[in-house]
Amino acid sequence: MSAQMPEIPWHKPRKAEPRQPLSRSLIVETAVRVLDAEGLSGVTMRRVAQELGTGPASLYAHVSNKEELFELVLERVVSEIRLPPRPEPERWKEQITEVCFEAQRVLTSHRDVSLVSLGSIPLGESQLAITEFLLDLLLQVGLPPQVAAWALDGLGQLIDTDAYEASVYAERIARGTDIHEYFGQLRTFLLALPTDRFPKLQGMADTMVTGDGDERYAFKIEVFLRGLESYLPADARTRRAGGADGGDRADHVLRTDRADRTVDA
Amino acid sequence: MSAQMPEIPWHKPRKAEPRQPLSRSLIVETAVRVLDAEGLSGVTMRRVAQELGTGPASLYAHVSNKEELFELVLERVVSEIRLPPRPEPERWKEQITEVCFEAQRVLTSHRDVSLVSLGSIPLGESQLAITEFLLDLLLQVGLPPQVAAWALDGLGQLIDTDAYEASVYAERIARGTDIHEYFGQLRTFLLALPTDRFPKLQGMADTMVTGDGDERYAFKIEVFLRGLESYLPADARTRRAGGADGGDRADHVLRTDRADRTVDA
DNA sequence: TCGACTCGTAGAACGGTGTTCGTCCAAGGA
DNA sequence: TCCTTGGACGAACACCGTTCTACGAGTCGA
Repeated sequence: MSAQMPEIPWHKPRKAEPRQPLSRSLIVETAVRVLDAEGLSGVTMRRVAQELGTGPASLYAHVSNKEELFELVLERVVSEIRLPPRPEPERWKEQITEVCFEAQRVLTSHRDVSLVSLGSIPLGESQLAITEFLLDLLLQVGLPPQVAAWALDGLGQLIDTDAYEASVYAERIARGTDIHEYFGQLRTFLLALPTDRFPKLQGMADTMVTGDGDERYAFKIEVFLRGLESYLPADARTRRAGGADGGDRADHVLRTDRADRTVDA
Repeated sequence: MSAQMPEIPWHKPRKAEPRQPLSRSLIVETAVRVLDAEGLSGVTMRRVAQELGTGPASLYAHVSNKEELFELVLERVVSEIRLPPRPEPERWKEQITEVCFEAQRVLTSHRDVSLVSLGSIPLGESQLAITEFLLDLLLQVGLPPQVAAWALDGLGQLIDTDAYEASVYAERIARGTDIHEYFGQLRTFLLALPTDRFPKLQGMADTMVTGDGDERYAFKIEVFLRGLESYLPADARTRRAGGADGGDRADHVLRTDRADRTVDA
């Protein structure tokens, strides 16, 4: 590539910038930029077109729909998710947890893009790669194929839903709502409930508002994985004693819970 | 109440019908009617107002937002969910499964209303009643309070997400897409994947598309409940042998899976 | 070299959306 | 009786996704 020649001064082009031509990927890239800046609801055909210095009609030559554009944006985002080099069945629960948190990290770093994936079957290349990885791992662990297949459904839902929920909270925080104050209000609300109709909810107000998003996410993953574990054929269940594998983010629950136990008496 | 007097013929009111006055509940009721007829995206302020024979501005005296209207609609819908008369801890898993299916039945009977509940904390009266019931049940079973509290989160997400997913499929069917053909295409797509990059997915195409929404839903619930079960303190674990309790919709998995096992070799 | 023909580019417009403003009017309290 | 108040509502604002249509530049065959 040679150095760029300067423009001949008096030969000014009709349009100020001889913009690079539109293309699917350029449009998607721009849409992601808008997404990051203004959230999913800010990604409109007009807004993206404006960012490209043109009108909304121009986009329709490369993208048939806003829906299709969203799918492309989702796929672009999902492609940022990094998978472990290979499945390690001997620590499958930790590895799945890692993938879930990596997915959430990437998804929530692009505002509420997870809303797109909630209703759609993940058929993009990167999405399939993640599915393939998890499926491979689950099969190597020894889960029955039908269990593994259906488990993917559940894991996908878990990831998407939690990412979306997290993004809703993030949005709230970004709009100025202090998260502590918010949970405080929630706690006050629960405490103010009529005791006769909502005894447990009222009594457990503190327990209900305990734990941030990550803790709750880790807990849900752990519950799901323990449930999956119960589908392992007897000969595939290795004998690592249950609580000894460290690094479990939600394990402290079993240690702290006895303290709260009183509210329930 | 006396009989209605006839209108004086020449004293015709300016407006043809002396409509009953607007009110929050009338607006919500109308919105639900529109929802059932045209789906959530059909519920617009203009459409609801038109149904009431007025303009959109009139609604804002009773409802501050479209968002608030949606919340009210959701609460109205959720109030249709019928709970069992009382928690029965000795069959807690069956009872929770029943509640989940009842919730899904009601939610999906109102199109894609579940989309509303995905991002919002359930603070409506009926929603709280369900939460209270489940919380009570989980505590009676003997789950640690913190586990029970967080489990509610997971169950709520499971219900909402699956209801939304089911409604997306229902919408597709209503728009003419044959569901068998759709799954057939999905299977073909999976079979056409490059073997080197997606060996498991391609090999398990049939297993992946096995099972309708209800089966998969039942499976996910069962997995979650088995996971919860593992948090039971030893003294709360009753000794009913694991597989003997009938009526479990997803149990056949453990019997059929061996057949599909071959694809995985 | 020239003409025809394609195809990406866009301006304008259509029919929608949520929400606000200002006006009007009827019911209720003083 | 007057005055206040609050609901009703037409009009308008600023958007939205999408389509129609004209235009213009590039390419390809003759």
